[in-house]
Amino acid sequence: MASIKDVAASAGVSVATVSRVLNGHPSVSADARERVLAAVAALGYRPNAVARSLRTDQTHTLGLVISDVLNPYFTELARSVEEEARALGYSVIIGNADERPELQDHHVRNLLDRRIDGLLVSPTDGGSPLMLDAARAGTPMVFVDRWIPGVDVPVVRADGRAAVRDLVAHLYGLGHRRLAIIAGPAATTTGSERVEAFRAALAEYGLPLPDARIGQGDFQAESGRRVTEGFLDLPEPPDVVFAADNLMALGALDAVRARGLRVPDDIALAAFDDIPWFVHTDPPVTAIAQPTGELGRAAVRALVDRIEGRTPRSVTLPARLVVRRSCGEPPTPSPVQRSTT
Amino acid sequence: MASIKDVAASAGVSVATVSRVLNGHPSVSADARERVLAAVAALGYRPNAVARSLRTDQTHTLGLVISDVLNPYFTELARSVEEEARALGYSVIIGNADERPELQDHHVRNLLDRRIDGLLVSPTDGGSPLMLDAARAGTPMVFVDRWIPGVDVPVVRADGRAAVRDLVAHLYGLGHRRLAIIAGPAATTTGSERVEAFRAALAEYGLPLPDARIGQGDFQAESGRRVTEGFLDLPEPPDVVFAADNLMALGALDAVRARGLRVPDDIALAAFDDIPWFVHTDPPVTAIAQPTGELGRAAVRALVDRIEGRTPRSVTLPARLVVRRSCGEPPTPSPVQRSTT
DNA sequence: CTGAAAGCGCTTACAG
DNA sequence: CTGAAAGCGCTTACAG
Repeated sequence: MASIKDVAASAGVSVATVSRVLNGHPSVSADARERVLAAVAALGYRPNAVARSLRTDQTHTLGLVISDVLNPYFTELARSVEEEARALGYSVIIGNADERPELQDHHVRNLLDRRIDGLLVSPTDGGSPLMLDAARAGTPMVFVDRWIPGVDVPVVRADGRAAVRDLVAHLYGLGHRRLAIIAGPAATTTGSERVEAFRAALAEYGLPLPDARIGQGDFQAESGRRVTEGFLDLPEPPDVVFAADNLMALGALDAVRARGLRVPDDIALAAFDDIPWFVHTDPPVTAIAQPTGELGRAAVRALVDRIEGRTPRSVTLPARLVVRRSCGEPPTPSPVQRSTT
Repeated sequence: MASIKDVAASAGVSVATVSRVLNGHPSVSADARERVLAAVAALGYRPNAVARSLRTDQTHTLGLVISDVLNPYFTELARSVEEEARALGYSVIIGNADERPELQDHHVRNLLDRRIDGLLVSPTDGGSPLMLDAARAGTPMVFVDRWIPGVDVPVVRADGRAAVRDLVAHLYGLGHRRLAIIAGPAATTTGSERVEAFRAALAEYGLPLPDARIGQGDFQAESGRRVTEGFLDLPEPPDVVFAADNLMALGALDAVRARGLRVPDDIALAAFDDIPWFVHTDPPVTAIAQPTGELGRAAVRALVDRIEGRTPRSVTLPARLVVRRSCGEPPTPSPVQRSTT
């Protein structure tokens, strides 16, 4: 592969001049510029980004560590992150932690070794020493979706409390009284916050949330299935299961179906995170929708602000309830927002 | 961030010695090794992968250019690619082309500039000059899923012909005679091959495939919706719509639902590519399943073979029909494979 | 076993 | 406007 030396030789100038025309530096004669450009074209020369990065100490690359690429929510987040990053002149390298802390650490280490300019992370756990050290050491970092309390890093996330309250109001209105939740790992903020929001909303209606109706999941489908089976085995099974993410809702659907039961007739279902497929499931699933694309873009902007020396801001955006048929009677026009998809 | 010089100074040895212990070179005294390791730990030193790459001319990185990350098929492919690559000591950088040739070129160029060791691509089109040049120039490359005829690059893909034949047999057995297909872009192999396989299978049953029943889609949901609306407007609408990928099937489902029609009673539906959600749609969708994980792993192995000087092999794996309820009466035990999910 | 030195491909003060 | 030179952080023959 041709190097800058080859271009310089072919154009009859020094490598410094080649570098200058490539970087749009003003002080180059029109003549030199022309010869360099001709040589570049003739040789099909492309600058070596590795060498450039070593020299400039910038990679123009962002690392994104997410908990699970197979989760459509994170896939969409990753896509919006890449789009915004590209618009701002950055590439992104995605690390998929698969909800496994050690894999998360693997990716963080790999990304750091590659000297990415900044790190976007949706932590799978409470934060490994590696990640905390990186944050302390001043690696530009932004948390997105999930975050780690007590770490001085901007957070871009959705606040689902109002939407959870709307959901509980909807469920209560439908006559449901025994509500259950499939929670995510307590070590994640989204794992604990959603349970707390649910508990607080139930309290407003004087409804209990006994431990037996809090199932411990791990944000993966299989755990949704397992927890739902447990609920179904209860002497008094719940009227409704609220899954803290879309994959656990999928698992819950599997479990209900495996028993030959029907949603919502035998048991109602709602999910945190809305995805296109929820419109087409049997029945369509009532869900809490996050402004996913906006979160991804805001997170990139915050990170790039930090990288380029501006002051990054934390951002919290509201989630909203999308009523479909999985909790009972078809939605009727009401203050509660309906699906338009 | 500490560099190798800092470690050398702190350990009282030369940078050469530090480099040797870091790379497991045998000729280092136990004493030196110990002092270096201690210094590394004390300083929290991590080798700069950028510098190492520049020097060794290897990045231990694979590029993966896929057509659409939001498509669960490609998401799963990307995941298996990353897993196998990691097992073999490589990282992967994903470029999402979004079915747009110019975006595909952007990513190929970016990846090449970063001097990735090899490129895995599922081309969105017939191949831009950039990609063809890279292949000709000897960039280690492997096509996965889709490929470009006439280019000397190994191909790892699924052969869906037998499964399409099984599908048509299934449809014919159910009494369907007017079959239609939503095709992908003719510029992609999967776009044209699936139509050809469908046409050939219909021919075996003496069924026609008039142009009016070949809708031109682009593998995205919106095109599936549009094409299906066209089919529904036909004087004689088809009995069955076969979508050449899962997203267009989603669009078709939308279109059918928007008309107040029902699947399979009013019109049957089948899709190429099986995804977990198809078990839960209303009705569950009959689909052709590719061995996605195996394809991703085989593609990585072929590419790494090529990179490391071994001879890569093309691989073709069979796809299989998974019968569900979207084409009519529930499946009964038969030679045709049933879903076990 | 160990170190001095060259060199990977760039960029950028510095001098002219 | 231009070039020679230093240097980014490594690795690796080469010599000892």
